[in-house]
Amino acid sequence: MFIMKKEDPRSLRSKRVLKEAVFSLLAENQDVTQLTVQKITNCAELNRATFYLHYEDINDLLRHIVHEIFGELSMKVEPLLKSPRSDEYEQLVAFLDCIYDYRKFFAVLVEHPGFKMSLSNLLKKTIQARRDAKGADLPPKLVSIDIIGASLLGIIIWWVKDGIQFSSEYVAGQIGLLYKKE
Amino acid sequence: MFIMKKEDPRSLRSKRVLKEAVFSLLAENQDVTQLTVQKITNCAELNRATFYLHYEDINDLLRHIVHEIFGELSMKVEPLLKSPRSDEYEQLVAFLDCIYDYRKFFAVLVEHPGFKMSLSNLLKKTIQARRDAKGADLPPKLVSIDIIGASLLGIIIWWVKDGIQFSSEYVAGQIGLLYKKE
DNA sequence: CTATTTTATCGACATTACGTCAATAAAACA
DNA sequence: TGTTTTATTGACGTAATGTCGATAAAATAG
Repeated sequence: MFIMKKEDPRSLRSKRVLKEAVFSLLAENQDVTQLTVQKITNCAELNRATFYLHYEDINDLLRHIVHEIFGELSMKVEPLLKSPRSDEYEQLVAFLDCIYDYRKFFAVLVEHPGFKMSLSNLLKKTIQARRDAKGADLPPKLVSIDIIGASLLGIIIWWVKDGIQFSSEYVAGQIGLLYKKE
Repeated sequence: MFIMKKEDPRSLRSKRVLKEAVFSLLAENQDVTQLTVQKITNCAELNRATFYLHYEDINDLLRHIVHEIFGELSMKVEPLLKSPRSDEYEQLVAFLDCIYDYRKFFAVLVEHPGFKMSLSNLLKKTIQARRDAKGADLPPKLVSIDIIGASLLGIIIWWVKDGIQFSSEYVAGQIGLLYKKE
């Protein structure tokens, strides 16, 4: 059994309102670099000193937010890979749909150190899982996971930042056109 | 005729040493965000107030640096496209070699707003020029320049940041494996 | 060479954000 | 109910910012 030391509800609430404040400010400002502890605690209606009871600095808070978002995202992505229908295009569209749900946060959080790594890791994990599922049905000359991951990362960052008017289907179609079949 | 108002040599020197100071500091710190006006002017052996005679703020200075680097880079890339030998692999290797020359600055400047746009523009211009050169010899279904540009941008950023141990030839080879032929 | 203009230097100022602290108040828990 | 934990408040020193005026030094024009 795991013993969960239940956290003080005030502590949980403070952390929650601080995160909500960041989301709220990012929705207004559209710029991570303009965040200050003062703005965040004002928006959260907490004292500035309270911030430091829960987070080291703004980057620490952003790290936690990014970590939670990718936790959710991973949970959504995982069942896609185990899905019986293995149509690559449909899998890709479903994957992109998950990202689309977070596009607003992604477009601003992408500037935060650690975000790209998290997304890159998720992408590489996903690609590897797909390769594992295909087993021996793979061509001999494989492109490095790093390269495919970096390429997809670039396309997704472009999508959420500058091309959000395009649908998941369009992007998936373009990726299909661009890459050789594995 | 263009009349070039010749700038005061002291002004030119100040701007030069400020830029050199940035390069010097980036080579040590490896982090754009840690730069301060004080550090830059200390390193340049200028007064802090002098900085503000030439640049609005640190981002303004970085913008000028990025602009100059991409000016040089464009000059190097252009003749590659007009080269008689049109082997795609060799063209790509030559292009990547140009980038490799700047890898240290790229790895840190990549975090600066405006850098990615400059690199993306160069990539897209280059891809378009290659398509123009091929003329009617292109397949009907073309991938959007934005998508290819974003993909290449992702790969190059990964390369200069995390994969600089790989050669231009390796990366060009991987890109050849990854993409369908145009 | 001299006079004028331009630039750099120096010290100072107000402002903002940071990170920390101690004393007190309020909430949660046992 | 009493103890522990957390939040509030106000304050402190630090660092970096952007600006200013007076002075010194360099460059340019006559």
